[in-house]
Amino acid sequence: MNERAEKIDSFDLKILTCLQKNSNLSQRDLAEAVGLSQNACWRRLQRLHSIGMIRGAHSDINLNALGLDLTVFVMVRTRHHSKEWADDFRKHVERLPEVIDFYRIGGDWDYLIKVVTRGMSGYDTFYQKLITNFDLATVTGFFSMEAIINNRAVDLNRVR
Amino acid sequence: MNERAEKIDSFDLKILTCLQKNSNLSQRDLAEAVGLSQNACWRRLQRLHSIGMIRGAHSDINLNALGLDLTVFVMVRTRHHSKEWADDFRKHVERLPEVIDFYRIGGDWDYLIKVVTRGMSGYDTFYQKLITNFDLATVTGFFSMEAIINNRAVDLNRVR
DNA sequence: GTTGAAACACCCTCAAT
DNA sequence: ATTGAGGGTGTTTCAAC
Repeated sequence: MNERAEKIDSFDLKILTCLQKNSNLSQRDLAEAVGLSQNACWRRLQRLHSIGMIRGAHSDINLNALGLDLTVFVMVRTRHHSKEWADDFRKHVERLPEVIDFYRIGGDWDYLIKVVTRGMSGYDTFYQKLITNFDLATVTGFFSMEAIINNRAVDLNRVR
Repeated sequence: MNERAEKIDSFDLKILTCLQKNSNLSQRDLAEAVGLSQNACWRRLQRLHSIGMIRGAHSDINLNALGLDLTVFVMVRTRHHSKEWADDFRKHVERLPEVIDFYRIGGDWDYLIKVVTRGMSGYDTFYQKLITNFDLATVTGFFSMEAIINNRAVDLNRVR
């Protein structure tokens, strides 16, 4: 998993790009999509797994249809900047099931949390839990009106 | 895809939660994980696909190992609020390959864009493209110092 | 890198309960 | 809902090029 960066050529990048878009591709379709024989493609795939370049695969669930219809980006500014406080806060946030993303960021704010809840009441539930026992300087929620792009696959051959 | 909400029981939620974490589970392992026979589990899975509850599956690629090592959350405040301008801006942003997420948000800002680039120079390339031909009131980047949680699977039985 | 073949595992269906 | 069994498909390995 943590070995050095290995040599990745453009065939590998094509494989990775394809699987990012659709991890359910069969070996046959994947090989055809990248322009390799099934055998060669399979060997590359094993290697990409073994060096940790492919970490796993996740189904994309329609959370909206389950009533999880509100996405909020929560910016947090803390009052404390000790290692201990930061560790405690991190554990606290990790325990909240509404949390999808959790980044420590630079600039004006300290943390960015993406949460998905059942409407505004679900968000308030989250908010109350978030501020319980933690002295936060500022908490601001930016409510998603519309997800235009969500978790788009990176075209690795283009961004390189 | 757009049909009415269907009845989803706790077995379905378990299936969805499992596949969110790991879409590569075999039918056998999935059935065992949710506590159903392979047959029953398979039929539910077909149904969940057919009603659009499962939209697809995506491999999780180690972008960092490919040199895509900088994540930035870009907040944008626009100067124009016409439908035409918004449509143009949307098309513009969708064409930028660095964009992973793109939300229209409420509150102080208009848009939140998550971008992944090769270091700061890659971000500057993105920034220059973003502001070309578009008159934006404010653009602020919040740079990720650390991704603590990234695209975590929702425990659907808990959040319900 | 390629093709082709064989062994195996898995998926899907069906029948019976 | 369950088990069990069969046929077909896909994956994985191997040999030869």
